[in-house]
Amino acid sequence: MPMTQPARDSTPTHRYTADLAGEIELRWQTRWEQAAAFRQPNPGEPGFDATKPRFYCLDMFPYPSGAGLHVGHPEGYTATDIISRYKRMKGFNVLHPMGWDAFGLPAEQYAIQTGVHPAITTRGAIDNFRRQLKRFGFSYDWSREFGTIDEGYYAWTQWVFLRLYNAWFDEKARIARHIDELVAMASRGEAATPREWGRMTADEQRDFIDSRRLAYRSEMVVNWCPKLGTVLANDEVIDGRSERGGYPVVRKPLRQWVFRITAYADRLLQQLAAVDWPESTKAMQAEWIGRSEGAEVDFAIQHPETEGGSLRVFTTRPDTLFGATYMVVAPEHPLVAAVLAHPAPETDVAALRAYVERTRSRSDLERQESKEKTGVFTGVHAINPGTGERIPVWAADYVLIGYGTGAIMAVPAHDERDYEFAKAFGLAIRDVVYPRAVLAVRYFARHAYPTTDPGPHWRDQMAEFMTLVAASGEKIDDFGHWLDVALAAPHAGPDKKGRAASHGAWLETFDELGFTSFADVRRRFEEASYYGHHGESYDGPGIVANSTNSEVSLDGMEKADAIRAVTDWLSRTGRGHGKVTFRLRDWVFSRQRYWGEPFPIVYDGAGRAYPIGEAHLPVRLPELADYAPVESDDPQPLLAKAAAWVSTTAGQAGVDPALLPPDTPVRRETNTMPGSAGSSWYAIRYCDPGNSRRFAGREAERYWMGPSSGGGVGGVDLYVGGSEHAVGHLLYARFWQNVLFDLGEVSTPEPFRRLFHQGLITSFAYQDHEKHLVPVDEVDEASEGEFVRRATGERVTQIVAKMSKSLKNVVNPDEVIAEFGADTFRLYEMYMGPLEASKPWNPRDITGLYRFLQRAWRLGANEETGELKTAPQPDGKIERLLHRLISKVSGDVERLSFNTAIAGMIEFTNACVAIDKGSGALTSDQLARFALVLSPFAPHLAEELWSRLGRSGFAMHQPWPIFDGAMLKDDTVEVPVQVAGKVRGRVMIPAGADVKTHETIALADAKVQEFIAGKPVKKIIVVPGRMVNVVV
RNA sequence: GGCCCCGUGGCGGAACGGCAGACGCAGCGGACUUAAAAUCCGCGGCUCCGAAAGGGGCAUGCGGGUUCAACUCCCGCCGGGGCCA
Repeated sequence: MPMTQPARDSTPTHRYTADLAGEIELRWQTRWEQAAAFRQPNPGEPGFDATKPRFYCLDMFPYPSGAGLHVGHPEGYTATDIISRYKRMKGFNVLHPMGWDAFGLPAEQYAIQTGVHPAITTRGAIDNFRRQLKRFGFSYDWSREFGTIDEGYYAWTQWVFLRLYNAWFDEKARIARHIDELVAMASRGEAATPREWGRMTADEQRDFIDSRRLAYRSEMVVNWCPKLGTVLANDEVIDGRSERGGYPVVRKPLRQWVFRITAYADRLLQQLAAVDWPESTKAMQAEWIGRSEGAEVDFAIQHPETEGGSLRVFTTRPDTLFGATYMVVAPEHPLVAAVLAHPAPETDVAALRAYVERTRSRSDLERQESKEKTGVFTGVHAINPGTGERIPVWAADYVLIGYGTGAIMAVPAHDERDYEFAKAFGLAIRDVVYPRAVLAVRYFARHAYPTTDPGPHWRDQMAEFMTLVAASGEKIDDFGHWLDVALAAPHAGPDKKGRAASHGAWLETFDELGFTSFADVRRRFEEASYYGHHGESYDGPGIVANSTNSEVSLDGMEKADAIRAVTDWLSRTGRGHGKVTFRLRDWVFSRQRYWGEPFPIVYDGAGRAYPIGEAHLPVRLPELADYAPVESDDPQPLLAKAAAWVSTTAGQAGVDPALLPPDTPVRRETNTMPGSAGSSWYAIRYCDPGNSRRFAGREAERYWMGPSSGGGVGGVDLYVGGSEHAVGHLLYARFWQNVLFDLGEVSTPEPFRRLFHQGLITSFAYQDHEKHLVPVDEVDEASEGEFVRRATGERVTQIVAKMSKSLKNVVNPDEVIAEFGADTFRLYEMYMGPLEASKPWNPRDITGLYRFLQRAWRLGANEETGELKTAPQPDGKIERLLHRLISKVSGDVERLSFNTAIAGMIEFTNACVAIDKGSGALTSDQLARFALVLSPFAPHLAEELWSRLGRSGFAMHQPWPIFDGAMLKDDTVEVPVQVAGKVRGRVMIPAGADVKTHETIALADAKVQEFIAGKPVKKIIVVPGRMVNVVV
């Protein structure tokens, strides 16, 4: 950090130094706090002004780590603070809260090492975070603060869980309903129950109901991390390793609490259209949800021992059904087990068993990364319903059990992975789709020489034919005509002018394809083995071929038509049906760790789950002697260690006596909820965080998050946070919000109307010639832009990298504030570049903003005496500039362009400095308005100026200054004049002049005339006030 | 491999299709000072002509295109990043 502090004795006593900034900042922070200046009352509370519009401005709340804030946190927080302060001044009721995402692994890992209870660690970290945030002067309504670990909060997190537990998804109405409605419908015979409701036993009825809940228990293949001793969600696993810690993750079936988020897949996808989010984030969610249309097809299999006698696959390309020459099942597929139990004559039991064993030890990652194709023939055959052919069924690990039905029909001619597999194992490859050009080649092969010898010039004739076809747009109907033309042409080769190049290119192509003998070409199409010889599969657009049986023909159809036709045929004949599938999986919600919300669930002796009554929430965590997970392949939840807590009675736990007699012995659920539980609904709680009767009061929720009176979508008006939450948190929160909306608990289906991602703040780092990273504290700057490793003197290059402990390039905001003050820090982060851009932290640049605030301070204060400095008379030019500044900053803040807003303020102060002859450039009134414009950005300095001007109240509570549109325009404007698109002169033109005046003045200019140089003027383009372009 | 985003001075960056490089940093020159710091004034893409004042040409990763006019829109490359395979 460069020493910017000048020597003490030479500094004017009242200069805006870090010391003075600190003094000012602490003074106003104290006064704001004493006056509860940031408090925003709710509807119905004293001081609430119902005439104002609302603005709900939310930051993604932080996980309070022991390391404290890093400089990335305040970036988004400063942005939302500026917006919030600006909106308040513009007359909005602003909800701007802060809290803590405080359950989670790091505190628990720390507890394992030290034995300190995670609550103690976490509370300490929260206190530190709060202190740091307050030091920035962020205008959070701290009366609304809460952490996800607060009993008053997680009681309601558990309550939301119970709402989902007591709900089911009505596929017809496409909404969630209370589970009682399902029971009522079932008893009326309106639900698809396995048997008549009245004839089902109580247990059967419960099984049915439990299977339909939005929160249900299921044996899921999960991401099990043995090292962390817990299960992880898909978005917590990166490249086969845990996001936290980087430990290996394996797939494992486990009984888990799961949310039926897949029921909402379509809605979550469609509703993206209604929210104002970055397109890239919408795209990521859409891809994560992964809707794909296709068909489920049943293939009859010849294996008497197998139930049903068919193998079901899902395919997005049912149009290629006739090209399915083999099938593949995942090694975990039930068919494999069935075959091992009852081998078919051709089954190599030993090989198959060995293969299954081998796959089990490999992670999904290894299976997907591996280029080598492996697999074993099961010995079983299936019947392709299109061709009626017998095709082999293989077991191979390139098919995953967790995806689709865990089985595929393999169409090697039109799928890359199937192609490679078929090539590796010598399986048949059969063409069923050709692009038009290939179709033309086939036409030639079939029709050119039906009876005669092709003769020596067949390749030239075929090239000529292809040239003609290509030129005609490859219309299939014309093939016959062009064939006649091509065969009639002289055999001497390409002689047609202009077509020679095309003709030659075709000959080259034929060489590449190995078309050396006509008989060979013809045979390839007769055998439908064009792609088998081609070396790669084809999945582009084309026309279906070789796909006809006695009942249906797809030949000649385009993809979409073929899909429709084959799906119709499959449904009609009971062999399959159209189906929409999603990549999105149900949300596994159980964790086997300690530091999370306990489930409000107990089990009876038979293992049946019962909800704990809402009046008995929260279910609190038990104390534990130690927090070490049981590292094992057989997951053991940590709470199981608390034996006394686990074993209780239904009455003690608070189960409704109507469900279970109070003295029934029960065991508590020992899993805990994941970190994404508390963050999935916190936006709602901020509306009414103190409410102990409801998760949020209806009126408060409707006011802050309901649809606007104009009928727009509801939700948080501006939500700012990192893009790394694009598919995790942001999708989960949308799901909970949708369910709560369906159940009538909230007034809007989408939680975040507008979303914005701040960019990552990176840092400089260094690497040596071998591209190894070198920690920052081992590097010196030898000269301008030259860096060397101190220990060795070796040259290193400066690069930009993510801040990390190992690189020692993490910047601590406390130190920056100590050196420059919080206002300078805020301005620096906002001035670095566009909010959404990722940008490097460069300490050298902070000085510029520090100097700006010093200059702004000097506008109103005499550095030597500390006295107020104001001009007696307004300067006309400055007054205009002030109006421009107000206009610019207003516009820039509205579009979150803070860097340009600050540039405008710097320009304004520079202009003031230029005219200041020592007695001040601004009148008291002008300085007051400038302070108000500055106040969202550098609130402390602005308050100080405001109060020194003798103004009462806080600057932050004043109305935003207004500007006069007339003051934005000058009497005359300088307009550049272009001749032939190049700027050749500038002319002064009266404001608002018409086109004719522009032309006249421009043409009168001597420089312009010089460049026209007597050439005739063809046209003059005038953009009034902006540009004149003379075309010659 | 597919989709999306980004390439502008030494650096961070600015620019409704209309004066490329606002503003800041670093740098250079000057004023003030015994001196330095701070402050204030000024210069600043490359290149050519000119003693200078000036002026010309070339410049927004590369190559095409649309347009009176392209950093901005379209097509194709190259490089970097993200997401999905």
